[in-house]
Parts: sequence; structure tokens; C-alpha cells
Amino acid sequence: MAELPPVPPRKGPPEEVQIATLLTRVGGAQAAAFATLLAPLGLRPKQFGVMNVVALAGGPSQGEIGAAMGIDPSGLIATIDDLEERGWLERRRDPADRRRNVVALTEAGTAKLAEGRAAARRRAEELIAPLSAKERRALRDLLAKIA
Amino acid sequence: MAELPPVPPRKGPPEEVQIATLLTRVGGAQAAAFATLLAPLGLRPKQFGVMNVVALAGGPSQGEIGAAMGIDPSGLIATIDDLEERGWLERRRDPADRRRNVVALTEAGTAKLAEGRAAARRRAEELIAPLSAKERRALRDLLAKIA
DNA sequence: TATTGTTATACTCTATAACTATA
DNA sequence: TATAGTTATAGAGTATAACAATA
Repeated sequence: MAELPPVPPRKGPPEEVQIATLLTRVGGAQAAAFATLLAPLGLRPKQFGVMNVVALAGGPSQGEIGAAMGIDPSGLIATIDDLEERGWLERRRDPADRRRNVVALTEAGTAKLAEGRAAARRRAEELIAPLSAKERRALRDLLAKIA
Repeated sequence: MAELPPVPPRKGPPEEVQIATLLTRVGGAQAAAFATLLAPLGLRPKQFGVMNVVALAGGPSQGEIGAAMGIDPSGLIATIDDLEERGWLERRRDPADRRRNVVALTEAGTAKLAEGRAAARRRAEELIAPLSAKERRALRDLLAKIA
């Protein structure tokens, strides 16, 4: 008897590459769509990210914001400058360690962040609209597993 | 009887936002990890993308490459210049329409592309290592549904 | 000495408009 | 006049090194 081929003939790339490609593409499309929704609010994704981290961490230093976002703190200066000029957040010198700047949202910043989060939810709903409740749970769990 | 609350109290963001966030994060991490694997081959993701499109399309014009990658052709010039200088691809004036440049891989480019694809497969295997065969199929199908 | 924030520099990617050569 | 490629320019993001103030 002739041996069967160990793998059936394939037209495209192997399954793992398909998954990686889909992940990169869908992730990129999601980031771009979110940026588009954010733009009319006067926010870019990085700015929204900073405000979100500030809200979640509750008065972090600039170094802590950088650590949370996975970027060097030097790359945050211009962004924080801009958000501060627009009155959405404030730097306050930490009295206990005068090298540190504690960053906090203003009232206007808190309202703006809420707008951004609403945009994020609208876009997220749009993104997963094709999935059933069961499929959503499955996707979330699978993504969490490889995150 | 007292009414039950319509939704149970939640600690984090709603499920759809969790999924969107995970997708953006995992997609970004995947892109970054792939870029890191590509770097020692002397390739950046955009360069690999161009070579891959050229191989799949078989002699596309620069405009067609841009369309396939979703970017303006003017953003391809420097990349193609660089790949051409390193001898991995060639521009050939289309004799039928002398405005068009038909782009093709050289032999060295074909070999380099194969190296890049091998790197992509290694990284993809690493990415989905935590998943069973069944879970992989499920993830691929879910991603394809929202792509 | 070490750390925090800051400045300066350089490089990549993206977007846009204007130019050229061909059609 | 329309299209393919090119050039130039500007903006955002990222990475790195060096500096001042503070610890």
C-alpha cells in the first residue's frame, strides 16, 4: 500500500500563520477604527491611553504612566504637555519626593475621558457584532489565554 | 417581590471592550515580536510585506502593491529603492504601458523571503502554543468572522 | 551615586500636495 | 486630461543619550 501523505495539500499558509496574520490585521484595523472615532473628540489614541492610565492608577507619576503603557517616560512629555495645556490633566510636584510629578485628571479631563470610553464601547460593539454571546465569551477566553 | 438588577455588578470594563482591548494588545504584541524576529534578517515588517505581496501577486505594479497593503504608493518608493539596492527585487518598465513599473523578486529576494516566512511561522507557533488544536481552529474561525 | 523629569536628536511610518513622463 | 511613479514636506511615534534637580 502507498503511504498517505502526512498532511493534506494546502493552498494557503499553515493554520498558525493564518491566526497570527488575522490577529495582526484585526488588531490593526481595530486600533485604526478607534483612532478615527477618537479624532472628533480631539484625542489621539496615545492621549486617551495616558488619561485612562491616570484614571485607573489614581495619581501616578510620569514614570509609572510610562511603565503601564510600556513606553519610555521621555516619550510622554509632549503628550502630557499638550493635555495639560488643554486643561484635561495637571502635574503636581510630589511634596514627599520633589523629583516626582504626580499626574491627575481635571474635571474637564474626567468628562473628556468618559467621552473617549463611550467611543471605545461603541466601536467594540461594532467590532464583535457578528458574534453570538457564546462566541464572544469564547473569543475573550482564547485571547486572554495567549495574551 | 423586589426586582433583580438587570445586570450583575462588574469590576472591569464590559465584555466587548475587554475583547477589543485584548485584540489591540495581542495584535500589537504579535507585530512587535515579529519585527524583532525579522530584524536579524535585515528586514523590517513593511519590507517583508512588500516582498510577500510581490511574490503572491506575481509581478504587480507599485500602485497594485500599495492597494494590496492599504497604503499610498508614494510611501513605497523608499522601501522599494532600498530593497532594489540590496538586490532583492527589481523594477522593470512595463513595455505595454511605459508609465508602470512591474516589480519582481530576484533569486536572492526569493531566498530572503523564504527566511522571513520561516520566521513568521516560528513566531506564530510560539504565539498559539498555549492553545489546543481545537482551540486553534475556534480562534481562527472567530477571527475570520470579524475580519 | 541613583532617580525623575526633561531636552535634543534621529529614524520610521504616514499623509498630502506638487511635479514628470507617459498615455 | 488622466494616470503611474516620484519628490518634498510635515506630523506622530519611538528610541537613545545627555542634562538638571532632587534624593
